[in-house]
Amino acid sequence: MSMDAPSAFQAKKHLYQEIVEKIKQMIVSGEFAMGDRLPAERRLAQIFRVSRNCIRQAIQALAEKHILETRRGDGTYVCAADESALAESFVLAVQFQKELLHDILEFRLMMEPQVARLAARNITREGLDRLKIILCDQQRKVLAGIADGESDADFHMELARASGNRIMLKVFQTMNEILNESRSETLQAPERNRISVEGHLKIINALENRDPDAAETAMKGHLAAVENFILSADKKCQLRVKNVRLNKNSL
Amino acid sequence: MSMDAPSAFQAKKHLYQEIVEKIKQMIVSGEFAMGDRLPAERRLAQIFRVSRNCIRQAIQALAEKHILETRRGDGTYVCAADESALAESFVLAVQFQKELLHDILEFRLMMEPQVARLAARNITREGLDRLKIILCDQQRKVLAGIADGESDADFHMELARASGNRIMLKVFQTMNEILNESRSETLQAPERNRISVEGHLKIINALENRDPDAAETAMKGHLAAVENFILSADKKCQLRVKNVRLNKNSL
DNA sequence: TTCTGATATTGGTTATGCCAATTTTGGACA
DNA sequence: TGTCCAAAATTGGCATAACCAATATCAGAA
Repeated sequence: MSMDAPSAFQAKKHLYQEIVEKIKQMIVSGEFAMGDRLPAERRLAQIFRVSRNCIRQAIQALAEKHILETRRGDGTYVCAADESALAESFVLAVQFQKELLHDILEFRLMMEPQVARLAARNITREGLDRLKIILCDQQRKVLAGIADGESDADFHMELARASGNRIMLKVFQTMNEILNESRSETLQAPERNRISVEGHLKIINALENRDPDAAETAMKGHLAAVENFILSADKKCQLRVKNVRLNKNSL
Repeated sequence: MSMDAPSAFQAKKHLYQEIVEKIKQMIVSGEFAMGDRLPAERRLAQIFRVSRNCIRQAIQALAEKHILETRRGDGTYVCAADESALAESFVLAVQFQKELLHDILEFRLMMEPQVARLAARNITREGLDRLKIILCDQQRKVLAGIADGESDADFHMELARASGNRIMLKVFQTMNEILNESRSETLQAPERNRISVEGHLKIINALENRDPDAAETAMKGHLAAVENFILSADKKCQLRVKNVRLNKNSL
């Protein structure tokens, strides 16, 4: 029942973030449905045994993500008509993660080859150097048997920066935030890093030659390899989590 | 310039949002440089003549956007090494808006044709109906001479929803948030709405026939028309600073 | 010089009070 | 009986003050 255990990630630095999680939980569990009015702040403070200030911090955070909406003199409501924002919180549900994984792979397959093209045109000497540094770092982790997706995320983020398109950077940033919440283990196998290094190397070569076509092709190949690995790895561990079935609410 | 006058937008409902704007302003003006430590919360409260609570709300909001970073027992710092987040605040600077406009057009040209393809495959009856409603609404505004980009944004947002890819929805949402801050007048000419309606109509037809190729083509044409209009309108307004993009990759 | 520990500073949290917007209530009035 | 309006209750927004915990700073000891 204790839904903590951040599993090797940030250890809930702020108290209000715990409240954020609890409220999210109550939304996905159906306790608070879309359009519902939450208990008053003073009441929530009693319920969660924290100060009203803390509750307000949590509400503000959720309000800026368009998950909650406050109406002065009235109350706090769960935002309706915005499933996109809620998807972020639904990420807690297991079956949602798998669908989300599909969406992410699909999205990246649409985006990144073109990002690679752009980067081949616009990347600077310094940008290329930063990519190489990241790649070396990843290579080192492979040899050490460390399994985190951080280097991989860094690489693609840096590539977005190299594209010279600010929107692209922002997009990859939000995608990473979603990923950080769902963080499937299948993304963190050591094998994954090895595959990544190969793909990243080809991409860097293409960028160094300033060859958009080669960059696009290399990225497509890389993504295909990653998808292939993830899907196969997913099948292997599918049995392990099969019995875990959260309550699929209506909505 | 008076930075208030929300002119048909949200009227600064919260005090802390004003503080957010002021702090942003002080960052873009260089008063607080990247990596700098801000004055202590108690000090800021004195400076801005508001409560410390209010300052903390503003800081929290900026921290969640990765613009500020708080270190307990130390201070609050302007995030370095994340120009993407800062781009959102730099949006205040005029020349930045233009470059951002280029980025947005480029980004949409990369994304939306493929979104249209996806939507042609996945759109539901209800989704199609919602698109039609939005289009009618836009048509009505054209006839009434109302000039807001809202219907246009709604259409593309709904299309992202129709694609069935959650990431896409989230992405368009964040893009809209950036747009809402920069909101160039060139985006709100009545003419713009008229052009949009034509393009949207073709897209809907393609979706109704479930023809991915036609949808992609229609979207490309639509975006080209919009870009054309915006760029020409921009030239008319003032001489365009052509391709003098800042060195965005300097970091 | 280097280490250590007391002290000051800073963000984090709690508690309380009041204000302003909104809803609800209940009585006055037709 | 039904309608309207003003007082009361409820709710979120903001201010203030006090204390906690983490960090930095610096004086004094080794």
